[in-house]
Amino acid sequence: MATPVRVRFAPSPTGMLHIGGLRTALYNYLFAKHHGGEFVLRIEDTDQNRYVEDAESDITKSIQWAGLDYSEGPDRPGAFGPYRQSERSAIYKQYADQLIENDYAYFAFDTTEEIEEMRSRLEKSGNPSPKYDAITRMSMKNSLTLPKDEVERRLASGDPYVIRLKVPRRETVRFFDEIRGFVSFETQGLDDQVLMKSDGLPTYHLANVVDDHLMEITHVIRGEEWLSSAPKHILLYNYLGWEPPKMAHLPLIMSPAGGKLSKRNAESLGIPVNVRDYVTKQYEPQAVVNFLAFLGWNPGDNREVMSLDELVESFSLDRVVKSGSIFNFNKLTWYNEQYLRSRSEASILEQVKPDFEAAGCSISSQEFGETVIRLIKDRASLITDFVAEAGYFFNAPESYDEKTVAKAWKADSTPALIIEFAEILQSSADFSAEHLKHEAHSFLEAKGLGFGKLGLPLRLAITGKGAGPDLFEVIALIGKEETAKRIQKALETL
RNA sequence: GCCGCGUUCGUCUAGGGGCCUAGGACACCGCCCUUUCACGGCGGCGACACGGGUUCAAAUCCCGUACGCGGUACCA
Repeated sequence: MATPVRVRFAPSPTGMLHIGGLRTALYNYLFAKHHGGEFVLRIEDTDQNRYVEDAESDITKSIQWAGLDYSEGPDRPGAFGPYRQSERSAIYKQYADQLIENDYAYFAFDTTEEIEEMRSRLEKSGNPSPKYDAITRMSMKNSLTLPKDEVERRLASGDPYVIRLKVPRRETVRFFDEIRGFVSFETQGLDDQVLMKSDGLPTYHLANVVDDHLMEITHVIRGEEWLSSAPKHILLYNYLGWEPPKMAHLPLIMSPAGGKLSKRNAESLGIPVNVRDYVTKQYEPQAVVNFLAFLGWNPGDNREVMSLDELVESFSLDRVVKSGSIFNFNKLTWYNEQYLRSRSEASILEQVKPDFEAAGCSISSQEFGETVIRLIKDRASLITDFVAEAGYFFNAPESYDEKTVAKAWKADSTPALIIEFAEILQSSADFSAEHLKHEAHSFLEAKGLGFGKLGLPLRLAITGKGAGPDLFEVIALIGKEETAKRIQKALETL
């Protein structure tokens, strides 16, 4: 039997979850579920300085909002916990020591200033990218250059130190990326990565390798920004005597302005970068998921709208594209409309009720409410559009759209026409939309007038607007009495 | 600078030597439906970055150039 697939989403709690992070989580989830495996959440909080208090709960809430259930995580204990790196410190130390023992890593005592000094010295002498590496390490203060007894003395006296990876001078590191194929790096270009920081915590590089191994992660699916450090991780797996997991580096999501989708780069274009914003704006989670899935992947046929289950069913890494994709906000909107339209009136009504009440639109009956939803549905992009548009179903218009007034309300002819039709409405025993529509047509036919002569000003009187759902549906819904009142009001105002 | 990755309509993408006069979706435009605005239907506009090869044949393979993105921290 093949090894069960285990993947992880390993965000750092340095802020609200980024929309690109959600896509990474999604691809991990889809891959895991497709293979009947486990999706694990691991919090990579090894950087004390960048730690943000509410970030972790935002991350868990956001991925749950999207419907991506993880079976193990900080709030869902499993066999491989703890799932916060800050709670695993002791583990990393052990492996760092093992590396040192085997001469794959060493202690370094250089201060930040000393490293800076080395860099600027080398830069001056013509080295464009000075690194702490196989060459420079020999002129720095570390356990490779200092006498053994001094190293021991410094360690014993509590001198601050870091542990660095001893990257070989010239070696080729080659690995297979599930999305890009073979990728190779020369170790010359790598620096002696810090593995343990002076605060005693590991860096991402050590921690993710140790945890992925210990947590039996089979596939590392992460953003392309990690591709460059992947060779260091491969080296680490080798030095620790472990088999590296399969790797897949996802193309990045970019801003229409170019560059990565950062707050600065995208929000001025109206594209929120935090998942939280989409939650707040009440996007349909499924729409966001569907959109994100298609940003860098497609099923290979012409399907566009797919449920999470369908995505799971169709997902595979070999259909993930290699190039970065620009966030197409219009398409997200379109997806949201698709999902909105597929929802029942009752479910939308339930969600939107509190906002209606808050806006002074009290829903007299379930039927009334659902009809309002039905009439607005095809015109809504976001669920918040319902409240924004529904005012006239509940209250007489406070004002009348000026353009439409200028265009359709002719002082010499309109009022008389409206008054005449209003009488027909009032005497109509059948107040259904269908019947009213019929009445209007025969009324106009008798007069030899086009519908616009009556329809537009009447709409204006009833809704205050120049466009909207079927006028007779609106009139039938608000009722005979209210219709009469609004016509009267319009006649007095306009 | 160096290292790595990438490059098909404005955008998301299909395409893995002949099926491509390059397909779909969003956006845009037009027509139809229609009392308006939408929805929906139909149609249009619109792309293989450039230059060399390889081949009977290249969007598809190879090389180079350009451009874009990422990395180059005691950040992830």
